[in-house]
Amino acid sequence: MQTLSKNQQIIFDLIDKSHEPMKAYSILFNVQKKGIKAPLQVYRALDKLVEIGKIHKIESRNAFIACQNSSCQVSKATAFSICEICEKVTEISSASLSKYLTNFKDKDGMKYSKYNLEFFGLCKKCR
Amino acid sequence: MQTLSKNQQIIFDLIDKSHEPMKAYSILFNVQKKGIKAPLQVYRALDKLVEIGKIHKIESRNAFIACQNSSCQVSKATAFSICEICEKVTEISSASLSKYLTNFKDKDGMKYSKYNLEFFGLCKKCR
DNA sequence: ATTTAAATTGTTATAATATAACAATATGTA
DNA sequence: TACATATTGTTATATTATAACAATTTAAAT
Repeated sequence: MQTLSKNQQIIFDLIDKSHEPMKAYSILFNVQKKGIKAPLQVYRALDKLVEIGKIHKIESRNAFIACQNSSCQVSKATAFSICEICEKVTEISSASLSKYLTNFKDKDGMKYSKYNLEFFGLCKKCR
Repeated sequence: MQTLSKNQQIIFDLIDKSHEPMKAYSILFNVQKKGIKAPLQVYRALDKLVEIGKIHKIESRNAFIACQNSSCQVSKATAFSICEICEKVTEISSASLSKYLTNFKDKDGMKYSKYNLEFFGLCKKCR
């Protein structure tokens, strides 16, 4: 359990409070009153937070959400569901899914050290 | 089997010949001699080619590769392996993987209409 | 063949996302 | 304390992607 630096903590708190993925420049806008003025300050904190698994990047959306899985120390096996209408994103924590993917070997018998999976569909509300 | 428009064909041919993912502005640079001068012309063709499944976007790399799976009409179930050193990308076509993911239901019993999976690791050469 | 709708193209401008390069300061550890 | 490492601050710039508008081509229906 790593202690976060000042900027990392500010940015993590913001993302963690949000219940939707946040984009970098929206984060920047929101933390300017706390003294974080430049994109690079945001991106550096984001990079670190992703690296230590406190947040995840939703690649198809260029946005970031807090890890919803308390046991997730490092982002090396991530899965999300994304609603194509309301853009709600949920982290999927399914033991069988992660087991299947972690053990997946391709034709050549290659195993992978990391994966990211994004499912798309309509959420309950939007169906 | 849809016929491609002029710009779509030019851009598809380029991507298809390339044996690595291509980025939009690199595509633009390469097709300027064929009269495609503006980013938007490239992005429009890319959008269409993705939509009809002739190419796929590698989300974590903001790059595009030709579909390597002849039966892939529409990009609704895609999986790739990505080498973190040489950046080689291979489309995975595993019947068991696609069956598993296509049938995957989350806790709430929700099924998804689409997914994209990216595996990361080291390819044969780089190991 | 002519009309009409839909798709595609061309063009300029600009928005959104992300990193380079450099200097200073803070933090952890031997 | 000294040293290495991580973090911060700052300006500038690179990269990725879309908005808005007008013209042209293509497909399909009459």
